[in-house]
Amino acid sequence: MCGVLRASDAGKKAVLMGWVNRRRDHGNLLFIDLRDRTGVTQIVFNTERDRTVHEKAETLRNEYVIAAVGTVKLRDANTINPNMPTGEVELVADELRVLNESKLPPFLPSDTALTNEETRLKYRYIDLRRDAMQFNIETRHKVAKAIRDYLSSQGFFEIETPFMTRSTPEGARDYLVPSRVQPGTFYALPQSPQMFKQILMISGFDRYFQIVRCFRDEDLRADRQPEFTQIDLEMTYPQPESVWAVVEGFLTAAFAAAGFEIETPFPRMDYDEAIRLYGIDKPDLRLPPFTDVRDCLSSENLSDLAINPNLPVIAIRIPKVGELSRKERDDIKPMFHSKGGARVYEDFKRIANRYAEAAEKISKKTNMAEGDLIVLVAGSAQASSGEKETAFAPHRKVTPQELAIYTSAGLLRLALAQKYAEQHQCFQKGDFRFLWVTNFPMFEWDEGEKQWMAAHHPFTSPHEQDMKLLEEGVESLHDPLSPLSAVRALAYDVVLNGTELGSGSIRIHRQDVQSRIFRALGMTEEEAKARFGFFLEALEYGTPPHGGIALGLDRIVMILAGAESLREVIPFPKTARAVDLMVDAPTPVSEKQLRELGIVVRKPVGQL
RNA sequence: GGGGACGUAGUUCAGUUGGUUAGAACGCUGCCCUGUCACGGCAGAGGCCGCGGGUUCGAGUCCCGUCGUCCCCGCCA
Repeated sequence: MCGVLRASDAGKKAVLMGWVNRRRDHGNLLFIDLRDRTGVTQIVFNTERDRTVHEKAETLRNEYVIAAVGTVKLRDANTINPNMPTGEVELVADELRVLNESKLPPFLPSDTALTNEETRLKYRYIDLRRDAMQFNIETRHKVAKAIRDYLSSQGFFEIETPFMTRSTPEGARDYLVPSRVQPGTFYALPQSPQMFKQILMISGFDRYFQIVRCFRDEDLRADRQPEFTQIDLEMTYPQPESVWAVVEGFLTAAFAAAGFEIETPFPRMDYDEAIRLYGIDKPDLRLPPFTDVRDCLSSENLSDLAINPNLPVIAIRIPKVGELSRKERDDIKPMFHSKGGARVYEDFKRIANRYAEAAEKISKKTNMAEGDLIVLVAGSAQASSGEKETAFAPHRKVTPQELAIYTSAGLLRLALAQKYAEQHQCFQKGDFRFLWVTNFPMFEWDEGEKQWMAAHHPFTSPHEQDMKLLEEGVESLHDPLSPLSAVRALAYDVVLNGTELGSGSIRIHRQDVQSRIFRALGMTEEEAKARFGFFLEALEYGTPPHGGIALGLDRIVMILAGAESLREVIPFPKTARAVDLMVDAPTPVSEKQLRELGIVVRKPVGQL
């Protein structure tokens, strides 16, 4: 193939097939760079050698598909190209066959400037010919294979579960598939094979995995596609630690397959600690954590700055940003999205001028060095009255008011980190900071619904020690002070450089506990039966303790490939409006198809 | 659902305060060239300035709407 010939092949006959990557015409001497998946080799056509073949070669254009037969020749010392692996040799052509011509493509795979994404996606087959895309897709293959091999070696079976399954309208929206045989009914594409894999544990398969497509009908992001691939696994009789060991094992194999060595075991951090130190449940450990500098400010300072003294005062430190201009400092403000009365103090210099003593303490406590950027985030004194926050959720370590401050600061920290990535140099390729985030809360307060909701999913087992709180809380679903707030889940996330790679838990294996959770979530027994009856029934037939996890394959490959978007590692992705620009999907369907399915499409309002 | 950025030649971009015939590079076409490798030289073709409306003597430029792509918030059990 085009990338394999070396000096040791000199003198051999060879046939190369591929695409014309570049043509350099010197009159009687013509060079063609021929490209395939493996690389590029230079082919030489010379009138001295064969006039007719050279003549034919002159008709070649970019992206023509050709076969060239010739002799591998060692290049003269002065014509060696050290920039390419095949640069010591070239193929001297004796024969040329044009296997196919090509229209002039809208862009060339060999172009140095990257074409806009719309055009790339429309002509994805051309885009995928580019080196970078070939590399990404190859990495994806290698990673998936390494994971399959590793899990197989650990006694896991890869077992398929249905794509056409039952809608369980909770959490993300389902993609629906209408049934023709049973008009008016719908299958749903799985958001995850969650219940199937648990039933496989009940079925005696002990260790299951699947590299499986999942579907969620929600708005897209750079790291979120409506269909995505998960490394899904489940095992019986696990401690969280045994699941983590499996994950660390296959990630080590996967990263090795991509040429990176990683350290295990990964560090672990409580959810509460993650919030307090990073303001987010998926901390990026490559940058310094927050410092609470409340005690560095005197009570006069606090009231002077209109800061709520009962809430943390967060110092965000971004290293090595250097002196900021007035304009750059002003630009920080719009990057701040305030939650729950949080305020930003972006001008640390001004604080230093006015409160020298406090600033001294702050820079000491944050380990501030020359050129580091310090931004403060604190609660606004006016915004909260103070009584509510002390009364709220006595069990919880982090109150909602504190959470608002931490979260606002966490978002700002990330925005600043991204903006000043050039300066702080903390985002270097190959720096992988993994983390297990553990002890998530079992329930989250939904302000809209005024009730507690499952934070992970309703099959997650609560902590053994928190069962009592759960029992006490069952009847106080709508009370923000419910003991439910303090129930911890046996759930864990694996995080890499601020990206959530995967999420898992030890599951509930007892039917009575499962029913109690459904009840705690406000589901009546009938509702639970109607939705999950088959599952509750299965739980009653000797269900072993079990647990597992699912990791996003796309995200892993994205990070390994150093890509900014999932679209770079998915061969045929969707745009932000969930459209496939190449095949132009989705589309309306014919009246006949709809009739067969018993479906009437209502025109959107204002479009008749 | 909300906020922001962008849309000019096949591609990447420039286009001044609203003022003559909208430019460059790469790519493309033709000719020349025997050691290039992002080859080089000469000549040439190529534009609904996303689309629709408005302001104006005059709009790529200002205003309104609309479509598309990207990013973020909400959402993602």
